[in-house]
Amino acid sequence: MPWTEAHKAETRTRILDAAGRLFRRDGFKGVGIDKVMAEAGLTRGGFYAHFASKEDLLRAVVSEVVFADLIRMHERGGKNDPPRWLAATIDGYLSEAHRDRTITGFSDCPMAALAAEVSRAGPEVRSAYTEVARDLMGAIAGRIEPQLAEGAEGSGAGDFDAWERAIALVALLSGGLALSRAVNDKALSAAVLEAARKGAKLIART
Amino acid sequence: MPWTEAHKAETRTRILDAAGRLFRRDGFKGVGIDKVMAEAGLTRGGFYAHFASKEDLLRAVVSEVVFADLIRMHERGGKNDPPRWLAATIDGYLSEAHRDRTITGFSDCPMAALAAEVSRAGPEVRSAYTEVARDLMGAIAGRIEPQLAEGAEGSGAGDFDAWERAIALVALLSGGLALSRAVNDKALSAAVLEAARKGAKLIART
DNA sequence: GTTTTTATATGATAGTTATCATATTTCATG
DNA sequence: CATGAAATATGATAACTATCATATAAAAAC
Repeated sequence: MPWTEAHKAETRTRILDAAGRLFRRDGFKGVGIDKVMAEAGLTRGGFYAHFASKEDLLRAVVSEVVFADLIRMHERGGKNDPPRWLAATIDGYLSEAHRDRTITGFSDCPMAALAAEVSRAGPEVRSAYTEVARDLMGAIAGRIEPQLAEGAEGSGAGDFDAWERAIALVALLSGGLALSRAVNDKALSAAVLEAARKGAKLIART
Repeated sequence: MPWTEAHKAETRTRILDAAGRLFRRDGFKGVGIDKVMAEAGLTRGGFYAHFASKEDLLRAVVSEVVFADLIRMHERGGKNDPPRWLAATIDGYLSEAHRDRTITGFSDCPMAALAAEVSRAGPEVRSAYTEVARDLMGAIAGRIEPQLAEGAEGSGAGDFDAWERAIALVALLSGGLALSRAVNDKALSAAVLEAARKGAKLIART
């Protein structure tokens, strides 16, 4: 058993991180394996010792890199103060820093950057994405629940429970971020972020 | 002046339509010019007589195909009954038929399918996208305005005017559609559409 | 019917891609 | 220190890409 197992795992992680960065910035089809490996400080030779194919790499990125981000987000801040956590998450996610990827500690979310490409990928990738999406929705739903119990008025829009609100929030956050990135006008882009924040807070009842 | 000008215009439109279909389904980087021309019933030879480059084709698709869709959507139904129009648009956009692209008369929206790739494109493409997005937002804002004037209560989320609501709606609609397509679980995908519809109606005050 | 203009087709080029075969390096184990 | 298994590097291949040069064909104008 030459090479320590820890070394291989560390290399794998380095490839994964590099791929995560590049896939989000340039798209899955916009980056080649050579570039991913170069970004990881390696050459293409070793790639297939870690992943079965390029698509398998995407699956792993969605599954592991994104999952790690979610954990971080989940643990950051107020388990005891859900409304604060919700507002901070909304404001952080829909911030100009996140849009411009100049953010630290709050890694760029692939929910927005990779959704379209995931929808064209094979079942393994889509299943990985589905699982991550479900976890994210669950984390948010758990913070909305107490919020919802408080103001017990009928909203008029039919019943709209915590889980549904969480799902709508994920859609609005990712859609707002993607839209703010696609638009070419600084003022409109800022308006998109602001409007999405307001909409998100309305849905989250914050 | 050989060949009638109408013929060239008609060919251009055929290429544009083919590209619109393929770009939305397989992504900009997922389709080659040969395939686009074949879909239009031509070969690659004539392409550069119509467009300066592949990216120029994307710009035209965003600008013209999408714009035509918006016009159709704008004209469909109640200028005199905004709430009905809003609800119908939300329900149609976030329907399973639209998600599965089995829809007729309500062409598949590139807002969702191409946002990420547009954000990586050059300024011409992004400007075209920005213009279309602004038109779409304006069309929606115009239908929210009267809706808003009616129920004049303070919402608690600060002022949230018609334009801001329209922007948030576009973000939620496109994000919800993209998310429902990426997810691999039939039940969750349906739940995404349903939750996004509820959220959209909350924002639209319908 | 000839000419001329231009849309389209065919063929070619240079670059890139994912993937694999083979060579080389690394380092735990004996 | 030698060995051997496994991680990484180098080199190659076949397919694909956008783009262009040249050839063909169509059809309007005279």
